[in-house]
Amino acid sequence: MRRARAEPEQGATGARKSDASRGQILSVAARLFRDQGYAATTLRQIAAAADMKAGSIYYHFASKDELLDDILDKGLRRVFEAVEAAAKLQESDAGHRGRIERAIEAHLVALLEESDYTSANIRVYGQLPEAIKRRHRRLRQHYGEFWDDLFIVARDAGEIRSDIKIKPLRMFVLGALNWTVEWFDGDRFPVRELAKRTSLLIFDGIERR
Amino acid sequence: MRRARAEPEQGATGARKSDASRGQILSVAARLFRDQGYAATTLRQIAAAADMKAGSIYYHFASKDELLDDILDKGLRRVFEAVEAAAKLQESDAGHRGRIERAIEAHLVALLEESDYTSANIRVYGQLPEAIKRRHRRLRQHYGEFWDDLFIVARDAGEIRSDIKIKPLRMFVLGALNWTVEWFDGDRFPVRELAKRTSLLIFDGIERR
Amino acid sequence: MRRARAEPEQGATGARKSDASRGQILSVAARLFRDQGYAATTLRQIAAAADMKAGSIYYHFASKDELLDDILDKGLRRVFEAVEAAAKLQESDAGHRGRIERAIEAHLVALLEESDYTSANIRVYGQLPEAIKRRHRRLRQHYGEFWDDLFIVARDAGEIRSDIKIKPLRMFVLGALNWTVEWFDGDRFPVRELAKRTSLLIFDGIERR
Amino acid sequence: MRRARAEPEQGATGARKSDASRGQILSVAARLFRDQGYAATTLRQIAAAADMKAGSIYYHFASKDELLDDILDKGLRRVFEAVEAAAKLQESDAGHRGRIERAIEAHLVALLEESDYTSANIRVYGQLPEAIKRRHRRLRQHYGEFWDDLFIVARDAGEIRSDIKIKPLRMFVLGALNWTVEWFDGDRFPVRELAKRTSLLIFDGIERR
DNA sequence: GATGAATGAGCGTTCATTCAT
DNA sequence: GATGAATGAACGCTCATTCAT
Repeated sequence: MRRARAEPEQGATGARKSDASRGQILSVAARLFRDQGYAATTLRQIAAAADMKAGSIYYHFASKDELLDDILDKGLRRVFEAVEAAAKLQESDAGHRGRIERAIEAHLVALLEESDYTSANIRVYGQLPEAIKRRHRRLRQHYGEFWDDLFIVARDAGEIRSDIKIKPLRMFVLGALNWTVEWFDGDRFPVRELAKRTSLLIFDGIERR
Repeated sequence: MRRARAEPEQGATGARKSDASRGQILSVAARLFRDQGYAATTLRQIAAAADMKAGSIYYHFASKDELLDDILDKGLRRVFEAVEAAAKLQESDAGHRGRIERAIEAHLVALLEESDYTSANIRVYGQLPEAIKRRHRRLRQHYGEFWDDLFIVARDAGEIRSDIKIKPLRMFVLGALNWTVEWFDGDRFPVRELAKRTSLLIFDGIERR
Repeated sequence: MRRARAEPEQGATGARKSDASRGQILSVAARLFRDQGYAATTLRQIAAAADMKAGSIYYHFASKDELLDDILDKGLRRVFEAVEAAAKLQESDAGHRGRIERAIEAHLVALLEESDYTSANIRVYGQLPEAIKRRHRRLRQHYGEFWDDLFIVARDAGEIRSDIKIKPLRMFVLGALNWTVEWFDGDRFPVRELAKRTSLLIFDGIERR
Repeated sequence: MRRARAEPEQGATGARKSDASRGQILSVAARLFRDQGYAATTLRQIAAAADMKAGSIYYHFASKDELLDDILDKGLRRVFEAVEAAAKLQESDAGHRGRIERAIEAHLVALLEESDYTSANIRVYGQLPEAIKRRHRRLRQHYGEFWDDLFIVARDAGEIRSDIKIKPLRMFVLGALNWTVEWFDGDRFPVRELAKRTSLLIFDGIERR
């Protein structure tokens, strides 16, 4: 049931004609899945948004499921890479709090600004049938563990509180971040602004001090 | 994956026969909507879970939409009432932080323990078609404003930070709470425990102090 | 499949309680069948019009089919009896034309004024499934033959033209009469007036003389 | 019970592939609507008769209603055009009676021989829900007025009787014609034969002279 | 006599998918 | 690469019918 699309031999340039269409389909599908959910989105809607007919999608993807798989995968990989990169940069400066703040910003930027795949993933994953979820569980787990490491290291360095277990801590932080996708409107103020404020709340709490 | 609590509420007074079926349907439908989403849940699934046939649902509800409407409404009303009640109790003691902590606990208890309607509402609302959302927008807004008031009063009393705007603040808090529905497993530790920890993080932040 | 309703023993008065309901149902059903057709009319519509619930109809009739059968039967019997009676009266006076004119009037009065059963029959019969039609074919044939006799006698007496075959002649006349049910509005002018005019056209034709 | 003529019309010019299917569907649907009525005819019956599956109909028509609309429209347009053409031909010769006789023949030929759409229209229209009827009322009215004009001109020329109002006159004539669809069997004798006899009865009446 | 509640079959319709062109 | 046309399965929903009360 998993795809084994035979990637046709391709020239040295790496640019096949179909790549454009394929990307186009993925892109509009991600947006539609995110906005309406997977089940509520029809291939005809996707095709229309990609300016083609439903049947044509099957030249690029074996099934609606495969489309979803690609989107989920792309979506998670993108935040993951962005967050990893952000956490790697100048590890020293500003200490662990700075590192986590950069990770928070990277996560939010990917989620709210850069990648419809990421927002589709975050919004859609929870209600998917078990069979589909299973295929993406490992990668999700890795991503979670990456954050866990961020927190563990920071806790071991004494920068964040040690009286709460790591997993709930990560869930709390990622939850606060992920929920923004439900309401944040980029037209009102910039994502980086939101990131700064959110970091502040996460680290310092809402209580006046 | 979730508890299957039998609907308790129903006064001893005028209990008609069909009310049981109606309640059954609402109850299993809420669970299914929450777990799979609205579009992915079929009336045949609902009927099967309620131990009847699909057509029978129409004796109690005019359409799938009406079922959803009832569930969304019930779900929001229940948290709302619970949170309102919690915030009203002993307004004085423990100050505004205590009041908000009780509200947080009430919200989490409703969401994760007491009402499948509430969790269905929270999880399903975002991806619903505009036409349906519109019908529930006002009540949602009221609920949001209730939380806003909680924060405004606390801020005016100097108990919570004043350097962040109220709406994003509320979004942050409710986001952190609502996201728990995506992962919290009541079998592992009690909701009230989670509530305490979450309150701690929200008020004091994750930073060691 | 044909009904064998066990008529319960009844008192000497002949008025059972159920007769009222039964009549009520038949009456509103006839009207609905006529206006919307048999297939398009639901038992719930009939029940509502008779001020009861759908299930109650089954106390009086074994099925929707039986209801229809009763209506079709009643409808044809009523015109038949009316036309027979009209043709019998003062056979002598006014000759055969007068006799046929009285039959025409009787047919139209039954169809347009007196019997919803008759109009239901006329309007609905043609599109019924063969199985139902079969059950009423004999009576219809008798009615047709009665008219045939009217024409034969008149033709033999030299009062109507002999250069056209009897069956098409009857079809022409009954067709002209029956079609009135598609448009005649009793509020505009009286049925007897229509009958007179129609007789005139049928006998004398539309050509000026 | 009826001929199953294959739709002939389609210019040699731009014949697309799907037009055949579309025509097939329309054609068999018209026949079924006419024979069983609109409500009693299922899309599965239509599909089976058109040698396809029910869902396929939706590639060509948006709904059962749209199918019906097309058929009603086509049906009336065809008689209308045929009758108009017939009445136009050699206006002079044979006077107004001849003109009307040609119109009668054209109406009967369309109804009984040429167009299943026309017979479907005539037979089905009366019991349709108001909402559907409304959409076709104007065209029907035009057709009625066309006949009215035929009669008015003939009456003004002194060829038909002036002692009856035009609308009832038209109703009488069209009624006599339309009812033939309920019984006429083309296998027994030709439509043109029927047309001649019917014209005779309409103009001269049944009375011997 | 009548009804509340349910059912089974089937309806109009949608949709992912297929495939010849 | 893409599409027109079709299909099979399933969906939301309706309806004649049943039956305990």
